[in-house]
Amino acid sequence: MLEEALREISRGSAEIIDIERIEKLLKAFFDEGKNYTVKCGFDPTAPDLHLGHTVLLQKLATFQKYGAIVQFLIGDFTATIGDPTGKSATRKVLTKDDIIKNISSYTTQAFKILDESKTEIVYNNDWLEKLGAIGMLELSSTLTVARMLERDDFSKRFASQTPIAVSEFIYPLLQGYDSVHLKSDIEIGGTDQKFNLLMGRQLQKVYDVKKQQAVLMMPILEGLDGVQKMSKSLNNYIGVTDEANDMFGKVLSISDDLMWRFYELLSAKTLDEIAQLKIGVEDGTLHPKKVKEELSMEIVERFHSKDFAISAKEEFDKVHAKSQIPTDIPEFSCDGEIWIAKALLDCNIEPSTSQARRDIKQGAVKINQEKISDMQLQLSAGEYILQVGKRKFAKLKVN
RNA sequence: GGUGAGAUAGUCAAGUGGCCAACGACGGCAGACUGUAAAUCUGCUCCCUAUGGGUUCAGAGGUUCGACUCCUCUUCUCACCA
Repeated sequence: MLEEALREISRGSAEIIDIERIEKLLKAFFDEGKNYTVKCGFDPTAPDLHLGHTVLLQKLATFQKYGAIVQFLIGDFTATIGDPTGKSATRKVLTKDDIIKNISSYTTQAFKILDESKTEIVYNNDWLEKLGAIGMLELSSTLTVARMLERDDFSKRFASQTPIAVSEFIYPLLQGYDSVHLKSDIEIGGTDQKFNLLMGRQLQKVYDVKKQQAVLMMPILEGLDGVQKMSKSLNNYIGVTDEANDMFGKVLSISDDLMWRFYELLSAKTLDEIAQLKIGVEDGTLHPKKVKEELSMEIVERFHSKDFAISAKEEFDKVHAKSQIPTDIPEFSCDGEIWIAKALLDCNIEPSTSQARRDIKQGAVKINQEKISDMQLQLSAGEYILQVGKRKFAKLKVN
């Protein structure tokens, strides 16, 4: 039992520091039903979570299954400084209203995965604001510049003479101080957070918390392209609020290799079950597409519902496998005869008439499933299903 | 504060007076192929009812028959020095 718990907890992790501590905590839970705390910080800058963020949530949920109380830390104070991680530019400052709005959308999304009864939401502004200038000085005296420069990110930037703001030095300290205040037993985060996570250990020692948090780091999830990390700005993400059909299609579009990564980091299936699937695919008894469909269904079901998952799958088969027309397509109408290129533009499936002409020339445009090639085509009264490529559809009623 | 370099399409990045709607790369879109929206190959990638017209190369002026290219000012970025 303990062994299985440890296996599930370390599943997919990039690095664990002080696993002995985790083992002890688990043992205490299994033997005496003792709880412990797992801290995880979230930055309330963007309102929407994507699957990349849920890797951590998933891990927290696993911990909850084995007795953890999650400290869901909202970094409302630290958000105003900006974490230096991987960024050279200073980030824009958020207003209180923005933050409040972001947080509420955050937590509703997070509780689709986390057990609310085992989660404490805490805001670091509550204690960091009270720290004051003296407390801040005290805090910053615990660390030397040399030590700070050990951080990979800083040393690289220092060596290449990229500017480092002094406030950026403060960020890891504050994050570490959060762990002091919360007396966390374990903290989890992405691999890019290593330095900050270790700072928690260090400060807990300095401030005499009597225990040092164990640290578990999760790798950064790749985006749809399978190469770069999933992020909104790269537009390779699957948002947890994406529509069921979209979400299903996006998951299905990842490569077969990436699929296993998603299974490891996102699926609720056990490692044994996943190993079974892998064997099935390797010896040819299981079609990789089937396996991927299963993953897609699981993910859609988690963020929407089982019914949505089933209908998303049916819809996908209908449109892509049998190349039929989707059920829900936007409808438009217009008065009088209309030129085809203009019609495509009005129905929002082409950005300009120039683009529409190019696509007609290429044979990408279909009306009622029939390919057209006449650039000058006028649509007279009637109903038409317009289609560009495989994915863009519109229904147009010409009066 | 001083000095120097730079700002070109979604991004990176060529172009140093007409050959420029602007090389190339990435991204994006489409076609073929496929279990898939993956991989691969091919085409397209400012706008406009188009063998033509219009508006673009940080912004504002100027020189010129003609400017992304030269000059002046402005804004912003970056580097070096203090």
